[in-house]
Amino acid sequence: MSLTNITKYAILGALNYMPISGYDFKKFSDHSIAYFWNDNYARIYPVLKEMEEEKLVTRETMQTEGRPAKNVYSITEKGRKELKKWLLQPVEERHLREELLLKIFFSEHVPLENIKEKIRAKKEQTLRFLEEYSEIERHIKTDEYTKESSSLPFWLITLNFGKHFREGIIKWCDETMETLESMERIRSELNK
Amino acid sequence: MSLTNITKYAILGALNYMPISGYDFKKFSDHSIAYFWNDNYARIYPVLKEMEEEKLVTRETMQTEGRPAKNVYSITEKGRKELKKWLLQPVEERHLREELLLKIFFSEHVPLENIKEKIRAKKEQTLRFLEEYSEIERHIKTDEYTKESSSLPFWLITLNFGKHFREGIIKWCDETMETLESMERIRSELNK
DNA sequence: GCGCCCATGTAACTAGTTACATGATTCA
DNA sequence: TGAATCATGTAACTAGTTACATGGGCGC
Repeated sequence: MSLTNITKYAILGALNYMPISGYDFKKFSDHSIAYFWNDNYARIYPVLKEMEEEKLVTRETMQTEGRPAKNVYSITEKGRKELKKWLLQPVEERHLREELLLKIFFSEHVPLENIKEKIRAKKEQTLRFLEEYSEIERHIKTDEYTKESSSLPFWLITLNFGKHFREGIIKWCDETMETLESMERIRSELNK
Repeated sequence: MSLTNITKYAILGALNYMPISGYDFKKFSDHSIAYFWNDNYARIYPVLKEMEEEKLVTRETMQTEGRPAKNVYSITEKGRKELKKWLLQPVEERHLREELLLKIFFSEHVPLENIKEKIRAKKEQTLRFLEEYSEIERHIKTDEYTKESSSLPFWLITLNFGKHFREGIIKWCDETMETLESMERIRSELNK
């Protein structure tokens, strides 16, 4: 897997709509792409600096009264080209990394109740994600700044990914609970 | 999210069954947990060294004729305790990171055919994963060394995760293709 | 003769997280 | 008075990847 500093492209994608600061990008990110791509300041600020050196963006310092100065970045022609090029390229699949599965794999001698507790927690967490996605969907379909956007169909596609992916996990949680319960019954039979 | 060097626990989990070398762990890993937890030599060897320093494992060098020497590691009592403690602890959820979704999110001006191609690739890749899981399932249910293992139910639970999770993605791919096709029809109507 | 397997490891890098530092304003 | 928000950043770390180095044995 070749590494490609994807944070850079997330920032370029946002700057392609309008000039913003690192702080504003974080806010934008938290409210839009965070559920499949999160970033933090410790990564955003250095990457913006690099991007300025690469001439993908230009920086302008804005003074506002009673507030710290803002470094507002704008995308350059070179930046737009780089973004477009990246958007057209195929995506490389990442490895799945699920700590929960690693634990279950080695759980032969773990009390079944402990595993069941983990599955319950996973299901609750997953249901919270699903609720969050519904809330976002409702919001972007009704908010006057987003409902008419020509990007709306693409945003809904990303939300739908979350929906199906999480629903698959819910099904797994339910089936796994059943499996664990029947294992419990078998174990208690053996102990009689 | 607190970081916990999970590779260490993957190795402890394997060593809990029997003493193995770093090279053997990699082979074990590739044939069992790789589909939800992959590791490579550049991580395994240094982690084994750290674990030896922490007295979680002991090392024994084995000479075999005509083969390079092997460093075979065994788990210690301290290692078993540490593994058990980790197994009982709750799991912290990781952030999803899906480059494909990031691209789609910003794809307003990307030709729909390009996006469709990405979805096709995703679906094919996902189907390959599903086939691989079926193959592993068939294998561990029939192989004489695994079919009677008391860990078998747990291995099947991890495989079932992959199944449901990937099936969710297949559904998303199918729905997304339909969405993109209807967007294409609308666009070609507008161009008439 | 070529490539793969066995076996261990290091070097150099990118990615990502947590904690820390600063200092003003606004709101409860 | 204290917490939250605005705004930028660095330091120190852990996690993870790729490329490189070594060298014998085995099968085609």
